[in-house]
Amino acid sequence: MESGARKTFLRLDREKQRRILSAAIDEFAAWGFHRASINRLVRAIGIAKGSIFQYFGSKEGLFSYIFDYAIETVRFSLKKVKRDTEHLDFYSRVEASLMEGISFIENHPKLYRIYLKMVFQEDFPARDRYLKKIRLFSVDYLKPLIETGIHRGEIRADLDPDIAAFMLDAIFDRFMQAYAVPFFDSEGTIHGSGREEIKKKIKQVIDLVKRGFKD
Amino acid sequence: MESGARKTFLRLDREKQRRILSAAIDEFAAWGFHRASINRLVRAIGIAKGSIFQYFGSKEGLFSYIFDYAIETVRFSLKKVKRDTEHLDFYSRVEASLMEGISFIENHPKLYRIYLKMVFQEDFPARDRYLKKIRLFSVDYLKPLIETGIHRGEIRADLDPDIAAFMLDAIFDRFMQAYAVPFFDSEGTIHGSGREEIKKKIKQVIDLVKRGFKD
Amino acid sequence: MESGARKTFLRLDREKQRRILSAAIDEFAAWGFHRASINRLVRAIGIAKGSIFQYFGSKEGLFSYIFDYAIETVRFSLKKVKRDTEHLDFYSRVEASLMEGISFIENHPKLYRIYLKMVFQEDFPARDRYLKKIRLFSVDYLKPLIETGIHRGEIRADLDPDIAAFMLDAIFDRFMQAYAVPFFDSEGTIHGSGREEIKKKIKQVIDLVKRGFKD
Amino acid sequence: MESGARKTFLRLDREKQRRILSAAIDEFAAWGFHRASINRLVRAIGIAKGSIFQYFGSKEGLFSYIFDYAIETVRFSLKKVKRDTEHLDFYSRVEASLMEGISFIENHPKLYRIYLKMVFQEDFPARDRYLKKIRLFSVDYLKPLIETGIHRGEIRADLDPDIAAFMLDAIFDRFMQAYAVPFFDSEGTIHGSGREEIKKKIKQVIDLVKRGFKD
DNA sequence: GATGAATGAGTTTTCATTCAT
DNA sequence: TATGAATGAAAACTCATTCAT
Repeated sequence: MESGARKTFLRLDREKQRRILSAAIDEFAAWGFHRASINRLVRAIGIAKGSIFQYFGSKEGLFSYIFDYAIETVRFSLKKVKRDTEHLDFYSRVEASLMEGISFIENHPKLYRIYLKMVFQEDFPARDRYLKKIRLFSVDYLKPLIETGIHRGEIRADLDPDIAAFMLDAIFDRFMQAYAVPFFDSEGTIHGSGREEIKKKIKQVIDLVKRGFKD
Repeated sequence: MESGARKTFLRLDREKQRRILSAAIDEFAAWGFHRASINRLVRAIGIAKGSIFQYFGSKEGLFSYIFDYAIETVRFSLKKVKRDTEHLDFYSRVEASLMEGISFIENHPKLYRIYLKMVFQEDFPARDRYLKKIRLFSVDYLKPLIETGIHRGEIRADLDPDIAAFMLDAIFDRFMQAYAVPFFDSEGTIHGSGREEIKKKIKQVIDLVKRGFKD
Repeated sequence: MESGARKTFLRLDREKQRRILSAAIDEFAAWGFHRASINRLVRAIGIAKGSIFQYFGSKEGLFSYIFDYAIETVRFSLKKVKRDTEHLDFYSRVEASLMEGISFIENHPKLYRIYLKMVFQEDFPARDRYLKKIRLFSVDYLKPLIETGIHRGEIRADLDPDIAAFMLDAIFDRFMQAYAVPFFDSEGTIHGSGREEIKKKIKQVIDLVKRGFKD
Repeated sequence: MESGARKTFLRLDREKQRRILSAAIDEFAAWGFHRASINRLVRAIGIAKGSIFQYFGSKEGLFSYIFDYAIETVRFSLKKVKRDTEHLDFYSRVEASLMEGISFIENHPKLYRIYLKMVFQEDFPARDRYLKKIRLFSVDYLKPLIETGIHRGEIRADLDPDIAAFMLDAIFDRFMQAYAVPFFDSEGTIHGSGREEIKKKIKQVIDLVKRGFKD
């Protein structure tokens, strides 16, 4: 009862659903969970306060719905990269994944903000449940990539896949944070240090990684 | 006066100052800035609510004072490591610095929590000012370390010190987060995955770094 | 139309009517009038919220219907006792009536709860109207009983029937309350102090009454 | 923390305390616990909403304070009657106690209303705790009275004191309810059937009791 | 005849800050 | 210098009723 959307919401016409979700994402991205205000939200959408509670049961129900939506979006875009780069070598695939991560932040800066706040606000309701949904990344995504690389002879065979995954995960995370965090302005939009610049930096770091990973 | 402590606070006897700071650190670490409650704080300390405002001017003034104190504590412990390891080679110094970072989290988990929340809660008052105080790390600390390494011939001369610093910074940050974040329990204490384990992981990652950095 | 059921309700098939009434009794018994929730009620029944308003016009209309039903049920069971005990002496008839009251609480605990809440919540809508329906008890039921008793010589002729009725009414009411009130648990069911015990007590009290009433 | 008054309230000047209590009694008497509104209350008193919570912690804390005050008032006035009537015979003492009960309702109609609502609203928070405070009546008050009566030879020795207490308690309660309940008008004041009338009725009923209790 | 989405005033409680004592 | 009473806007959530479909 507490999380996810109810039939009442799903029965609304597409456009209204979109308006509500968009405004809710804005609100959570701007304020985090606790300081987000349902009052402000419904004022922005132009509906009655009671409606939100009819749609989602509670503030947390609304958040939960948004969060699941964000996870699904990430998962989907990464799956696509994996599929589309199957013919490339390991290091190119890592580079492409990193670029996709950057693109995701550019296309969905607010969703990424919501994610970051979630990770670092430990008093979040049901935070553990949400975190578990995310932790699949290095396990489900990176490790298979690395193992394929070893199998193809692109990575030296004596490298521990777990350590490799840890290091790549660290670099991934940091690149995304470095790209996103210091550049949020008060409006929440990103005005980063430029796509070209970050691309160059990624190439250089991957080159370092290559030296470490190869025979 | 919005930030820092006033004379009225500095004139208190040491013990009372310490009690106030300790309770404030607890409160901010547990709740973050916005959800921290002055009511709860003064109840815990056992002083009048008005006193806090006389000592620090505002909630933000109190936070500012705490934060400066945290920065100073980090800076101090890292300076010590730098000094104590001057005779070692670059890779050992990096390893020692990483271990020192881990130790800091163990000794001051609440300060690290405050730092993390600060970094990822963008609606923080005067957040930019605080962030600038922190970004000195890779510049002031890591770059000189790397340049000395190059100069001593422990790092290949053609490696861009900025890229090297970025990568090390990423690994530093991630190690600390990996050590701290998933292990905060509801009480805010850390029960990490064991010092020995993390030490082994650090060694393995530094080995990877070495391969990338050396000739 | 503020009270009573509309044709739309009476046209429903018996089983559906029964399901609605039963759920409504549960709701009012558990929460009283004001705190009873139509939302909760329709969820429990599994019909649309609008239907209740089509059937009964308003929350009060529904309550009114339930209350009339309760009164009718009591009246019916007491009439039966009166008829069935016509051949017994006055004191046995009083005892039988008391036992019937106890039985009523056992068989219809929720209706009795609704009655009690009604009597002691003065801000009830149309409360006066409902109370008048109830006050008939001592007048319509007890007084004829007493007068028959006097006429048959079972009660001394100089006893004022009104005073006698008042006292019996007090004892009736108190027995029922004593039986019901302290034993409502949080689920609303009754787990009284045992039928045998109460029966013994009734006999003893009637014995006291007899001493007062007889020559 | 949840119940009773805090220092902040007790430190207020007598007149303000009195104004607040009086308004709160009005509110609870008129609406019962759940429907009583803190909004309405503070508007009536003319203080800020926050103040009530500073004084009593919560709505229940306020109620609890009022309720304890009511109990204390009853206990005090009954103790006085017991003391003042020590030289009279049992039946006169019962009569005096009854009259005192009636007087209490006349002097504190709102407190009696609060009591009645409390008894018959089972979903009350901490209701059991409150009820226990009250149940002392027949045990602590009536039984000693009866035992003294037996000892003095005013009551036949073979009468079970518990049954006698039960019956008297029933009559007490009913007299008070009969006096109070049907005569609450919408303003909550009592316009009963007249002191003289009730006095006469009391005498008549006590006469009946006497016949039952004496040898 | 039945439905259930929309409403918005209502609820209790928390909070940082002010300021008279 | 220290106190702590007063404030009132803000929070999340509930509810009976209406009415277009």
